[in-house]
Amino acid sequence: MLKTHACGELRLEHAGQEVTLAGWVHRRRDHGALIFIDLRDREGIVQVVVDAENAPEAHAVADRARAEYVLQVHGRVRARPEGFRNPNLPTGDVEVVAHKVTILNPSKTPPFYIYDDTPVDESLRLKYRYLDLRRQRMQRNLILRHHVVNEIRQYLNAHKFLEIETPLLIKSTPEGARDFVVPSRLHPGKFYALPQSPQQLKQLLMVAGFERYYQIARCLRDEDLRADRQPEFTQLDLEMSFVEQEDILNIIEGLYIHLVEKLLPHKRIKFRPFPRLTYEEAMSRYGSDKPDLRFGMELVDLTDVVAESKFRVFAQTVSQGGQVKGILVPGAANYSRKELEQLESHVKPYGAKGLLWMAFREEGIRSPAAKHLTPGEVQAIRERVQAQTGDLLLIVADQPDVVAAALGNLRLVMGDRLGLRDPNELAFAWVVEFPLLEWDEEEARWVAVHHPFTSPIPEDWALADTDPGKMRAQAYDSVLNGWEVGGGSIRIHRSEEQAKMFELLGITQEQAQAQFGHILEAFQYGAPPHGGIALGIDRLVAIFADETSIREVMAFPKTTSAQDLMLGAPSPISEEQLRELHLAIVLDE
RNA sequence: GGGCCCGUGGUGUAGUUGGUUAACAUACCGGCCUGUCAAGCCGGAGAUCGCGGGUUCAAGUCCCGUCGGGCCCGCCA
Repeated sequence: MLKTHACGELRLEHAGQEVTLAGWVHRRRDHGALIFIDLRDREGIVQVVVDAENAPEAHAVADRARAEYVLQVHGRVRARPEGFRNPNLPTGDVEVVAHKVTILNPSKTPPFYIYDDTPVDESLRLKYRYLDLRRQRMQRNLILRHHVVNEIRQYLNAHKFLEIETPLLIKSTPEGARDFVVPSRLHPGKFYALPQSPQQLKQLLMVAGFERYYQIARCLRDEDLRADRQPEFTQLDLEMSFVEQEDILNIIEGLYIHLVEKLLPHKRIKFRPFPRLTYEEAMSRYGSDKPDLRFGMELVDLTDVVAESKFRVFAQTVSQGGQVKGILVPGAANYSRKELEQLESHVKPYGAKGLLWMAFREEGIRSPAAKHLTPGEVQAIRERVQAQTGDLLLIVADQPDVVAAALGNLRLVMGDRLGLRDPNELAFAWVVEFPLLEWDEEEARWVAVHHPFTSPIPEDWALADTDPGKMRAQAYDSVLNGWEVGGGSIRIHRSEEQAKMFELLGITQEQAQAQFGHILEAFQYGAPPHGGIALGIDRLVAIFADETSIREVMAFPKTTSAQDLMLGAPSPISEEQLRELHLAIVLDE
């Protein structure tokens, strides 16, 4: 080894020891005959002192060193004199007096600062990702990620799970996200698909009798990107046999608690046990199937209160089967007209035609709707939302899905604005009883809300022929601070039920055979009852690391246009490669 | 497919209603300096304002297009 100690590990107890260090020049302070170098490695930073009088050769080398040079330093650890200690540095009680300094490798001046985390244009960070990763923020995040994955393995191994790998080159299926596809050289005109998740394979592992499986699995989906969505991402994928929904939720709840207790002592779990909301409840109370439960400000239904109102906005909405709902923002009654108008921009993208407000001020109630409402209606609204003087009511009147999306989003914006979303609070929750199916207007057929292997709640099979939209799934989402961090279900394990499901989805027997024949057949050989879940590791770690984008917890993420700015991917391939793969490029006009 | 925001020395920013040599901090280079830890002091070099076109006597500033980055809608079983 080129080093005997890590820079960051040196403490008073090492005083007097001869050490060899190796690392990067973090900062350098040149006093002429005396040079201080903050030497950095993975474990941290320690101050190296090079003195021209006692170590002239070392001093000459240190004089040439610049930021990010790679140095090896031989020296003696010394307790810093009283008054020269640095309380801001874990190693600040000591320093290393160098007697020999070697430049292992020089460095060009980096394109941005390594030594602090001040913001830098993200495209530049991504182009020089290997330098960005040297910075404290990314080091901290990727180290945390390692520990999270490690603790997941520890926990699941202790609970008798087996880690089993599944292939990346699999078969394209029509349901779900757009597949990434890999051309086959040996089979002209045929393609593999990269997995959107190992869903079918893990179910087949259950048929195979492994009973408890997990995998830290890479998943790939060719869809547009977001702060919380990358074309490739990592899931903790897990499946269990002979279980019911309750068993899965309990295992995962235990896993989350394990992770937080082991790794996040500064964070608090808000609710234990985790609350469970039905999908319907989540949508009506929070306008979201992934509610942030760190704060209240719930949606309040005013539809019945204003049903008889002469106010056109309300009357029209109600007569068209719409809803009138609001959120009460405490202490916001003094918002200016301009501020209130700006809030509209948070509901418009979701299709809301406008945002009504009602401010309960000292001097009375202010609202653009006031002159259209009777005093009795205003009073009834006030009572329904239990407004105090100083509160602001924000109202959306529209179709239920628009009201939910608009107010659900506005609630988060107001929660942020009032500082109600404490990053040190973890509000884990379960959302259960998702609908099984949802009507797709474009395709004019029912599609699976979760996926086509999800089992309905048994008694809801009765609705299959009469009202499939009402069927509830044995599906559950894991929700944390307003993010969906996981989802799973109890699966169908009987081939006749699976066939029935395909029928509901408008998939013919021939199609089902062609696309899912392997799983239908497998289910005829004693498939055990089973179910599972997948957790988004990137999202989970992002929340744990107080980041708002999963790019900050991935080593080499892609831009929102799905490019890798460091590698320059995607890129063209050679004529030769195309020929081998039997491919021809046809560009759009 | 659509909406919004951003692009000025290496980096981060400023740049009024369009008006002379584009400012500041930091980094970089040189000099001085033995106790700094955001070291300090002195000096220097460095941007034609993402790119293209247009309006104008005059464009970093206004308009159109385009490229790149970000946020969102659609999409994401």
